[in-house]
Amino acid sequence: MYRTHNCGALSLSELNQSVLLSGWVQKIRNKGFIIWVDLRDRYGITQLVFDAERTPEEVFTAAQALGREFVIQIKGTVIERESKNPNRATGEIEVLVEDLTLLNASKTPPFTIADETDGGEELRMNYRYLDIRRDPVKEKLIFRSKVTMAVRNYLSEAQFIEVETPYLIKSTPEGARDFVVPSRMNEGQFYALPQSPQTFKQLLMVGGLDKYFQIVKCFRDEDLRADRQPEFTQIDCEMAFVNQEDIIQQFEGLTRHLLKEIKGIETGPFPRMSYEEAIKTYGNDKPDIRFGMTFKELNALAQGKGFGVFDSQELVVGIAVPGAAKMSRKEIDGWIDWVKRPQIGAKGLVYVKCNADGSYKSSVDKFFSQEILADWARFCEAERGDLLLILSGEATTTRTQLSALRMELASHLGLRNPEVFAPLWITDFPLLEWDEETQRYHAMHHPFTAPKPEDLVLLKENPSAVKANAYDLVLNGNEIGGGSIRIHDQALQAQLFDLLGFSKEEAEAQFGFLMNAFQYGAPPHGGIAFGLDRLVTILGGEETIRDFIAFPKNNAGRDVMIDAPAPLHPEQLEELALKSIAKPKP
RNA sequence: GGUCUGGUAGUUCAGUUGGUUAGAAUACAUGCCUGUCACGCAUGGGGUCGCGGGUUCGAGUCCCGUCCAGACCGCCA
Repeated sequence: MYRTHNCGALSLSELNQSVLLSGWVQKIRNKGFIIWVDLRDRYGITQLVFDAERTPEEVFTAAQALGREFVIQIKGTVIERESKNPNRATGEIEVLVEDLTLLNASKTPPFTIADETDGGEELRMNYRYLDIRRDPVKEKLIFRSKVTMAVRNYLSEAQFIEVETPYLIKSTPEGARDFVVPSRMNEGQFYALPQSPQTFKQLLMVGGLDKYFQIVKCFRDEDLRADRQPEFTQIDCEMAFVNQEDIIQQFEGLTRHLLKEIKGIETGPFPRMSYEEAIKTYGNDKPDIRFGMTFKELNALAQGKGFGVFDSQELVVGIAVPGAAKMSRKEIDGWIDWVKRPQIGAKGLVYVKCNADGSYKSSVDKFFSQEILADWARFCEAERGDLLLILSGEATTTRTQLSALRMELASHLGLRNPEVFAPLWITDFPLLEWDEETQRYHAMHHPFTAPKPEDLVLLKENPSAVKANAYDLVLNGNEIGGGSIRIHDQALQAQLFDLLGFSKEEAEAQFGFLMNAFQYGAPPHGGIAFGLDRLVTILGGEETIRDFIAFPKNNAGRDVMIDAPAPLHPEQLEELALKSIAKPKP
């Protein structure tokens, strides 16, 4: 037996009991006559005492040789402390050690195992197993476990069946780049890892399972971001005999359950907004509605007044930044530079200070009277003390730029409170998107998304105008879930593949199995998938999903700890019929 | 593919206009210390200034290239 208690368990109620404890040496305070050792495990820290007078001599000597992160087991007696530590759960007691077993020594760790560690990101990723010993990291993994458990409980209660779908599947041309796996038994052929279990969950509906979910790894071979990993986890769900409203209700229920269970927050019905409205009022399809600064289109009020920059542009759009009129010229210049950076790419930024005395000071005073500036302010719902910021240009680009500015300003002004949760549904997405580069339509969601029935007539003449039965769940400016009602009719699915530029043969080769299945009584169905890593990160009030992944990849998609990816041995390459790419390693 | 920021002791960082032997804190080692809990005190060891090239009498510092890390744009149905 290694332990009778864990390191967070003991208190005065165990006084004078003989106990066994095991754990890691967190800290040694050696006063010569007495040695204190903080013993740590997952549950807490307990102070051990080695006393020259009360501890057997050989045990005391052994204690002098301990070091940080040694793994030890001790036998001792719970005693009351002479001086107590109110900052620690076990701070009223300590354990007087009678016997010490060294279970494993440790090299001196390269960074301190403490909440506020001295280790940098890179170092901690190299030694992630040590990083996980730190409370903040450990707590985030426990938090994630709580969230997934709450998801399973809720969906299981709602009669969903968890089914595992295969990881070795077939590469498809649509969507993200696939990770591929060579097949040894089928020379020259490759599996692909799923970007999502999309077609399989639809086939489960054809199979009559009715309600399916899976907490499942998905893989996309694209560049990484703070909120994007090449392998990530989805809460993948599908239901049969449902319309869009049924799905929204079901999964709004799940989200409400999570907010209640995890954060103790009660929420009413989630607001809904059309894709078009989101684009026009927030400049993107995942608006953060915890704060205002909504877009106001100023074309009518600002054009034809002799300011050439505005007159020639498709869109003039502004936001009112609360309380920002007090910004100095230097600060405003800073924001102008910010939007002019290549990543944003704006040509300039017009500002109007709404002064406390009711006057206006702008960068375009030469062109616009106080009355016109007042009209703008009124239209933008700017109060005295607010700052109007206005961009102009091609509509889509300008909205994207202003959206980036709005988010950056909000972060800067502290308006993105991580303890406030503002979910909303975005609906009525366009079914298709015209891609200039490839000169063809792309599915905005995916090629299995059902058009709105009333728009079916438009599918031939004006595909861009067709709306989809698709919906996203947005939380605090992040898309945390997205889904759609699927096509369950073989002929309609064939029509969509045709629109997307698949030949009959390609469609058959890629998705013949699905089209076949649809001919055997496919029920109406639809579903949704949540990005679990992102969801957990937002619920946890953090920014980077890496914090909530036990062993994340770095910026370049590498696991720096195990040093993957790595070259294969020539023999392996040969076995996989990949010999031609085998190169000697320098 | 691109933009930006960074790389100096085990670690986190400082290092002025290019100028003597590259510093601090912490960690580590040794010694001291009769109640510590960020223990304290003393002493000590520890550096390919990411790498390569260039400019210069002289480079941690300036220039070019390159590698690594991070954030972002493109990309992510």
